[in-house]
Amino acid sequence: MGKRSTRQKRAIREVLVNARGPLSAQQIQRKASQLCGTLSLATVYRVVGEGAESGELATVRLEDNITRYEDIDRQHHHHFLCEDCEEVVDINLPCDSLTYRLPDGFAVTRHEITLYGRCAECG
Amino acid sequence: MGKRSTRQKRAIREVLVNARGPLSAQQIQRKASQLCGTLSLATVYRVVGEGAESGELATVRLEDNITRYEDIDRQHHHHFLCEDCEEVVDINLPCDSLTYRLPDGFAVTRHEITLYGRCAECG
DNA sequence: CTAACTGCAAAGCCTTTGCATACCA
DNA sequence: TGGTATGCAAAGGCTTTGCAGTTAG
Repeated sequence: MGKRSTRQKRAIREVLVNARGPLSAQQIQRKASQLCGTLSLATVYRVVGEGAESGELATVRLEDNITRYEDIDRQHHHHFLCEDCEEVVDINLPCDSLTYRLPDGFAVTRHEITLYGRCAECG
Repeated sequence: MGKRSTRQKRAIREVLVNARGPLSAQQIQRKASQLCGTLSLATVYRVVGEGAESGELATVRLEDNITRYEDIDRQHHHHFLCEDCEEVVDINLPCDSLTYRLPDGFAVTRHEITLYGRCAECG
């Protein structure tokens, strides 16, 4: 995530490592600025952009058109989006049973499974 | 999809009914304007917006941050996004075997499965 | 010291909206 | 004719970028 270690980068990393699911740039800014003082949205975007390019972070885009970012260093998992509070949490589900029939010539490199519903807090 | 039948609406509907997968507003504009002459992007957004609200159309958002729209009148299916040409096609795959373990209190209303890879044309 | 990093503000996409005009019924 | 629909252009929200000042090493 860049060459130098700064307050801002350390805070962003800290927030992402401890998240229970992928976070939006705004969420990252709010949480990380509590740890490091000033932190602009532009910096958040630059840092997560680098992280995504270098493969340290994954970008997650669900149906609400907000880009979220998460630490790549966790096992394969999927996402649950609460349609009430818009929080996303990681879900472990077995997907090896996921069989599909594709048109000829189609090759799959990866997949995403997303569940939509209501989380515990929103009842 | 609104109260009056117009050239533009008929063209948009025609394009969506014949699509092999969800289409972006720009794709809809390009294809539909070949059928009906002038057609502004604003009109496309308004028409598909109404269609989505009334339940005639579904909106699909995958990882490339482009909103796509498709006719709701087809059986439950999933999507394949070609990472080369960015086309999306519908895929039928059995998802009844999709079992998951959620945290307590979480309720799922629907799910999305998206496959990423390369389509036949892009090899 | 100096290259990398940050914040601010401006600019870029996609999408939405206000308003005057066009057009279906 | 009257209200709906359209096109244009401006505005909005998220994201990116240029630039000048700041800072890690």
